[in-house]
Amino acid sequence: MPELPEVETLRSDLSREIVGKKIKAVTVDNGRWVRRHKSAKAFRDLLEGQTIKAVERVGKYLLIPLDSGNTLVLHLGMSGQLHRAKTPKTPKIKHTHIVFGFTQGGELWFVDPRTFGEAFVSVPLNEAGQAALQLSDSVVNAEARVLRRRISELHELGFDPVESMLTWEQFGYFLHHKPVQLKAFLMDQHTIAGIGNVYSDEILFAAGLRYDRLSSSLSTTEVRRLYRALVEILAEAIKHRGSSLADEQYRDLEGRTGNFSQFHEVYDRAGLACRRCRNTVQKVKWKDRNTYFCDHCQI
DNA sequence: ACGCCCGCCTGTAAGC
DNA sequence: TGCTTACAGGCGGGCG
Repeated sequence: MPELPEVETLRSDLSREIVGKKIKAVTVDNGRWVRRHKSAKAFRDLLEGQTIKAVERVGKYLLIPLDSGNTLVLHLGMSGQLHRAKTPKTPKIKHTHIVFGFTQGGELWFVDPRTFGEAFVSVPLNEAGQAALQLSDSVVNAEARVLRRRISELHELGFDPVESMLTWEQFGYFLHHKPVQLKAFLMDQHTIAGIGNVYSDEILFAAGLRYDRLSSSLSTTEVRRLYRALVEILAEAIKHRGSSLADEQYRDLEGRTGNFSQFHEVYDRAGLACRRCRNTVQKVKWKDRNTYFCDHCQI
């Protein structure tokens, strides 16, 4: 559920909070959260004593570069949360799986009830390893390529639409080179990284396009409208600190909810009047996923 | 080789 | 009222 805007909100808050801090101790309650490592100890050993240099983001992933040249990577899955605790005495909330303690004081908790989140430390590949990675897509911009090299585990991730600027011609190329339904196009992390079920519906409403329109069928005007809607919706959502849905799973570092849900035009508004045309907002199952749209405004 | 869909999980809420 | 069942979601991997 945390999609790009929610992860970006966490990134900017975290950046203020932990850059320059040194990791003193890490506790992991269960190997599941660090499943890419041989053991929880292997994960801990790569972190303890390290100083945090920055907090970055690509798509729904948080990247935390360390002194060692390695990068701590966090993914929140669908119910993952990060919490800031002032002292180790703060009572742990349920489903706290990883605790990062800092030399300067304070803790960062990784909390995740539905367990789809994970953490791992990425170690840069040597020359041979990089050569073995196939970085064939010539259209992918320079920034995306640098990331793919630095975090080899994420080499299949597409470009980040907030961090990277794309011309609408490049965007049009992605849309046209393979015909897929627009919602699948937006949610496919291999092309554009960071958009999930909520924002794909909101972007498509803003663009006036149906979820099942084929990407290859878009006119030049529609390509521009979709790209513009994508950039604008994500920017608006970041401005309002993301969306917390009905279950309020998404919380920021201090436990506060996001404010963007009140601006949703279609997501979770089935049966209500479209704010633009007053027709009823529809809800359908699409590839086992809830999809909301306005039959009248989206073509 | 590629695309679709299941399974991983738990909290919440609808339904009998 | 209380128990059961369905559902929400991202993503990796398995199957067709």
